[in-house]
This record gives sequence, structure tokens and C-alpha cells, in this order.
Amino acid sequence: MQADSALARELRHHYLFCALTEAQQLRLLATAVPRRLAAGERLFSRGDSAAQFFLLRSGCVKLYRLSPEGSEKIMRLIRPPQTFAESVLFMDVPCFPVSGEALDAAELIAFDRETFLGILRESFATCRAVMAHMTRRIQAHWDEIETLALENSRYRVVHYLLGLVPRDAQGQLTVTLPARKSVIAAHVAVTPETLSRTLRALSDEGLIEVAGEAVTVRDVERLRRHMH
Amino acid sequence: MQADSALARELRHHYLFCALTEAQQLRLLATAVPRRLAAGERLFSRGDSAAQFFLLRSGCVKLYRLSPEGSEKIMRLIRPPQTFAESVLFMDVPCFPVSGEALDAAELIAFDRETFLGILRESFATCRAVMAHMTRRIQAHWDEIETLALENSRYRVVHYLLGLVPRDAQGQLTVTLPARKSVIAAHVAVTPETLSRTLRALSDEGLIEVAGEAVTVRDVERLRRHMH
DNA sequence: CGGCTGACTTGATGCGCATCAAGGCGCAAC
DNA sequence: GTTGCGCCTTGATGCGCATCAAGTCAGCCG
Repeated sequence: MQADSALARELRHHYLFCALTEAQQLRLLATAVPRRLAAGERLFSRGDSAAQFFLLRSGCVKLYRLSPEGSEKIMRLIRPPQTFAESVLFMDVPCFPVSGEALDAAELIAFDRETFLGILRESFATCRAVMAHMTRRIQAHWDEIETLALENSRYRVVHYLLGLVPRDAQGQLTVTLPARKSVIAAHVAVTPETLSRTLRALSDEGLIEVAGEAVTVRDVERLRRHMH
Repeated sequence: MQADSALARELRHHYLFCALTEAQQLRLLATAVPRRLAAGERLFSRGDSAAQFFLLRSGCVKLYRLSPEGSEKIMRLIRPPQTFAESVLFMDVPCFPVSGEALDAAELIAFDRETFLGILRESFATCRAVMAHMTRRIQAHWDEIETLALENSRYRVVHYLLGLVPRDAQGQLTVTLPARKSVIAAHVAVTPETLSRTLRALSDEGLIEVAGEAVTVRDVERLRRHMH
């Protein structure tokens, strides 16, 4: 049980698990299935029936939707140690509302839906943690809907960059884009061309410097003020 | 307690309340405050601290956000007997993430956050109902994000119209817009001008007929096929 | 080294929708 | 009636971003 106890240690501080008793954690781990994905491998497709949700341990996973014409909107970029697809927990006919695919080689754990539901029944604290988590997600969605509806592409790119810097950061600071630029583009709902042009414009204005996947913000405060 | 028992009857089938015991319902009702709004009156503003969530009994309420330039995106149009602002239940520092305003004269009930949280603790069935409800909302958000990111204004208008017709409807059918056209426009994220032009185009193509707030869909199936 | 490939950049063009600006039309006040 | 006011419609114009099309550059492999 070496691997399992390492996993248990990993989970100790995760919002979904930290309120569980030792026994409940063990019960959950007993049905957890480790999984390994190659870069570009698909984990599930939108509409697939779902009996599991996932925890990412390493690598990067994108959750996305495709338009009928084939253009892609990335709904979330998952990074360790995030969980995803928890929403299938509470659906009457559980199936994935988005597709999921590994961007890099990835390691993850699949948890059994029914087992977790059974545990939830015994732990109001975890219920409440789940609900708080869902609330935060809903807020994030509202922010995104507002941004898509009311703001232009430049704003969205700046907003995304600022999302990469720590809350309390100031002054100069370098961040690393979590994925290829075309992936970032699909995430902020612009074309790669527009993203490229926007970054160039920001860099011409002295607000940022771009070197491959490394973006250095010259002055976080100024960039924040810059979004209106 | 005449009014209260009428209210209790109203609530009997609402997802938030139907799993509660008689005693719990009474406890909740004891802290419920009826409220009446004039047309155009604001119920809360984005950022206001929140100790209550609401049930709409009559009228129509919009939940919206404003861009710094003053343009408005309506996030939800609330109709009886929907509840709203439940998300404040689970926030650490509870405050409204959107503004809320009555479109018509409206009657509603304000429920106390803390009281309901206390009841939730005792009712896993209600917890689960809340989580299922939040899951549906999240799905709806994803649909909206996808639509905003990948589809054009014509698609969004058609999609909205189709959302007004019953799931199993077919053939010809007349629906009533739930609000003024400019409100619908702010809801589907277009300008009133564009909404007007889109409706006219659809009507020129024989897909719909518009007479004030009454829109008759000539052939539901055809309109459904029409969205790609 | 040279040639290939895939990701990004840059430029030219066009379309969709917002914006600005007039009308039309219903409705209430008087 | 007529005046005024919202709301909606219609038209003219312009900008933002997608699209299409080269061109650049880095990495990789023969």
C-alpha cells in the first residue's frame, strides 16, 4: 500500500477529501483507479456516460467543446492537483458535458461516483465543501460570461494574463503560459492570430515582454489599471 | 397563519423545500420575509453583502451585470416560482455576484441564509437537491459560454426562441416573450437593433411571425434544424 | 549541413455586428 | 383631437476580429 498512502498524503489537503474520516478516505481510495494518458490522448468525449470523476496528479488536461464547424472553446485548463468532472456526481443520467483530453502526458486518478456519493451522505462538512466549490465555479462562469458578452479580445487577453499572476503581486514579474499559445487562444475565445497580434501590441506599448512561453509583466499595477 | 399556509402550499413542490420535514418547513417560514417591489425597483446591487436568498412569487426579476461603459448583460430572467441568489448560501463572505432588479411589479419572499444552512445540515436529501440544481446551472452556463464563444448572434436568437417552446413541441406554436425586446437583447448579448434585424430576417424567411411580444414559430422542427 | 514539420507571426481582405442617426408607431395625458 | 414619450425599426457607416495566405523561426532527423 505504499502508493496508496502516498496518494492519501496528496489528498489530505484537497477540499473534497480533507473533511473525510480516515475510514471514509480508505473506502474511497479502495475504488480509485490510477490512469495514465499520453499527450493528445482523449479521456472522455462530450456525451459519454460517466461513472467517475477525476483528480489530475501531473500534466495538463483541457476540457473543451467543439462547434459544428470544428472550432474549439476550451472551458477549463486543468492543472495538478485539481479535480474535474465532479458535476457528473449529481446528474440523473450522468454523462460528461464537455470533452477532456490530455495536452501533455498526464497521470490521474479516477474516483467512483457512487462510492463518493455514499460518503457524501455521511459527511455534511464535505457536502458543504462541495457546494462552496460549486459556488465558486458558478461565480467564475459569470465572470467569463460577462467578459465574453461585454468585453473585447484585448481585455480578455489582459484579464487572462492577470489571472496568471498571484493576487498580491506587484511590480515586474514573469509568468509562464501553461500551454501552447494556440491553446491559450482557444481558452480566451480568440484566434491564434488575434492572440499573437494582441500580445505584440501590449509588448509594443511596453506593458509586457514576450519570450516564447515566458511572459514578463513590466508593471502589474499598470496592467491592472490598463483594463479600463 | 392563513398567508403562511398558502405559502407553505406553494413551496410544497419546490426543489429546495419538498424534501424538508413539516417542522423544518415551519422553522424556515418563521424567518421568511415577504417583499414587494415596484417595476424598476432594485432589490440588491452587485457586491452588496447578502444574508438572504429569494423566491419570486409573481412578476419578473432580472439579474444583470454592467460593464464599466454602462452596457448591460442580463445573466438570468427570473420567473415565478423560481428561487435566486441561492449561491450566497455557501460563500465565505456572502455578497451578491450580480445586481437584481424588478422588471414588473413583483412579489417575493426573502429566506434567511443562516436558517436554511442550519436546516441543510439535517437534510442530505435537500443537500443533494441543491447540488443537483447547481449542477444544472453549471451546465446551462457552459452552454451559454459555448454559445457566446462559438456562435453568432443569429444562432443565439434562434436558440433563445427555441428555449421558450416546450421540449416536445412540434408544428406551429406561439410563444410570448417574457419581457420587452430590449431586455431580451441584453439577455442574448446583442444590441436591440441587431435583435430587431434578426427577427425580421427570420420572419422574411418564413420561419417565424412577430406581432409585438407574441412570436409564432411556423414550424418548430424546421427552426431546430435551422440552427446548423 | 539541408530539408522537413509544426508553431507562431505578419499582412491583406472581408464580414458581422455595434454605433450613430432618423423615422414610425402605440399609448397616455390633457 | 394633439402633443409627447418610450420602444421599436430601419438605414448608413465604421471598427474589430476572423479568415485566408505567406513568411519566419526552432527543433528534429536524415
